[in-house]
Amino acid sequence: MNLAAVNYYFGSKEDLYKQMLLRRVRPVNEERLNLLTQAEQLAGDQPVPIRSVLDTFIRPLLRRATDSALGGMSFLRLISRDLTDPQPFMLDEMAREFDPLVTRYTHALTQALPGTPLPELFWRMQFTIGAVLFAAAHQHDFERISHGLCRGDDLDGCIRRLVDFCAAGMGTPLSTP
Amino acid sequence: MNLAAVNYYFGSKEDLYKQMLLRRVRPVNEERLNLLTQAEQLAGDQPVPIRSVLDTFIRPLLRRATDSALGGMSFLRLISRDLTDPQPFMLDEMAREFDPLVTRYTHALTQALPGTPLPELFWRMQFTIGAVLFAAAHQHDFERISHGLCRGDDLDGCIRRLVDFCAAGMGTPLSTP
DNA sequence: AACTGTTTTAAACGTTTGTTTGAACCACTT
DNA sequence: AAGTGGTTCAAACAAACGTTTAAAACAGTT
Repeated sequence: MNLAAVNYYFGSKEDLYKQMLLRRVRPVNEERLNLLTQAEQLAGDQPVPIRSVLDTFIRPLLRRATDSALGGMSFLRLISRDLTDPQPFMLDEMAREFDPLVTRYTHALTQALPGTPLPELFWRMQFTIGAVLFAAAHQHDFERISHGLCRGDDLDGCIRRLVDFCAAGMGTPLSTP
Repeated sequence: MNLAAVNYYFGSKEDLYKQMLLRRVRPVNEERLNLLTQAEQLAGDQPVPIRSVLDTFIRPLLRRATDSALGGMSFLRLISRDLTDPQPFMLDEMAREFDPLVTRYTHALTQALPGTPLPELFWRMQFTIGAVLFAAAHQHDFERISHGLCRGDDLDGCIRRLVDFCAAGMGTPLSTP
């Protein structure tokens, strides 16, 4: 295709990249917040179980792996990379985009795991994000990485295992330093 | 500095990159295997506790953050990025470099967590690596990310928390799909 | 001091990359 | 049918990049 059209529409390559990535990320985060809202309604006045909280966070991203209309694996690899090692010009916009998530999930996590200090929840959520992004980026060639031991196309299995793993990590009692 | 010298020494930019990264990574993995060997000797005929296994894996990488002679944060960001979204020409060499780790840690993990199926251990180790790499890449600006809630320079705290988190995740009982 | 092989340097080369330009094109109005 | 605003296209542009070259500088040997 013609590259001049890109500049006509987006002004610059950076802007194209920014808009493309945000267009992909926004629906993920909307879906997350919707699922979280649903889970909260389902739980009534009880806290949402930690596994459910994590599921609302993980599923909307991971399910993109098999949906090429929503970007498929290229999107997962790209967003993983951009959050792991962000391009300077993306920092602000990404922070803005993820800000609502921080608020909502902070609330949900403090409810689900009462007694855990807030900084500890932040640390652990950081680890969760890392595990999720890495799994997302390698969803497809995990079969190769594991020398054929693990199936690379088992999306539901991957999500379930991620939820198990992160829920256990989030909920583990504080260790004495 | 003069760019021609780079080509004189390394032949190409790709080769420079490859050699530079391997030069940094090799000592990390050596250190990991040494620490693992030590831990195994300390444990005698008992399995090495899972927390110790993870510590030998995590510490050698994370401690680079504060050691600029070993690459410091630039190295952590780079290796995180390259393992999250690898450049095609690095795949083979990296696989070769990490192969001994796979063998040794597979053994240590099956000993530490008897009864857990091998594929499950692979999945969980994948999540662990993700959590570690993401934490490594953001070691420094975590203070900003957490809006000042978490200290960004608390290396030992970070390692301890990572070990806690991943040990809990690795050890969690299998859930029924 | 001349000779050897290696390393460094500045300059040049050919690509690639991101962007701009001006003409052609299209859909739509008057 | 001419005119208008917006869109596409090929071509040109400048800057950046990776590499090569040939000459200069250097260290060590004879």
